[in-house]
Amino acid sequence: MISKNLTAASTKPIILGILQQGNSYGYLIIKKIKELSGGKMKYSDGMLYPVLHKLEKDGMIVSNWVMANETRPRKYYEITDLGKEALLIEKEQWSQINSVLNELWGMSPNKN
Amino acid sequence: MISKNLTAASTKPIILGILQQGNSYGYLIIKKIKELSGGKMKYSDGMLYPVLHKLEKDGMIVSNWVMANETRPRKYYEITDLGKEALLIEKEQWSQINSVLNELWGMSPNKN
DNA sequence: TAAAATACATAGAATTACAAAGTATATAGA
DNA sequence: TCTATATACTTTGTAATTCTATGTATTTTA
Repeated sequence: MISKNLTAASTKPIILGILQQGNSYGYLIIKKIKELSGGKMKYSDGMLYPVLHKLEKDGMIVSNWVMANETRPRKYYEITDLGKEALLIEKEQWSQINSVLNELWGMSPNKN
Repeated sequence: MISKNLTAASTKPIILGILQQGNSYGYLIIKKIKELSGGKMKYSDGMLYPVLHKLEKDGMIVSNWVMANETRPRKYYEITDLGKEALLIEKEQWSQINSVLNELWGMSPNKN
């Protein structure tokens, strides 16, 4: 299982990334993350929904209820332009951190 | 500046990575991180020292005071075998997260 | 008809991060 | 000589966040 800190750091880019590929709703996003990570990340609903609410409050995503005929109502989320910008910033930050870590890890140890 | 979450997630692997390259002390570690990240990450002392104390409590690192003749005493830290193991686990988790994010970001958007 | 899956929501306890304040010495500059 | 800055480590307290637990309700499967 992925550590708490890494999970927290990746929640926003993962959700925005999923919605960039197409609209989705909470329950499905949870399953998608589990599937994408091969079971290494599991969000409970109590963890994910508040994050979605916050992202909506911050204007990163917008929601609308969809009443499909055969099933229960679902709250579909869509990424906004602001959300797409935020995703780009996230990507850049991940790349920056990765270069720091790679620089550190790429060097041979104990040369002091 | 790197986001709070990403900073939190990378603190442990960065510190352990720095100590893997050779013993160091708090003040120098702070400067090293700033330098490594090109100024994108800045730890205050109030942020870093408690993390060092926790890593020591968890057995990842050990410390000893060094009284150099010309300067103030410094508390040098050294990575332990447990810390080296933890670093390997960290590396693996970062690689897992990166593959999830790359899978998500590598796909072309809005194909729904 | 019972259990499991689908679907969303939120209160509040528990944790955690980190700014701020404290101690102390050395050095550079005015 | 005096002051400001840099070096070096520590801890307290609170602000913010996290996520467990709990609640509601419908549908599907066994």
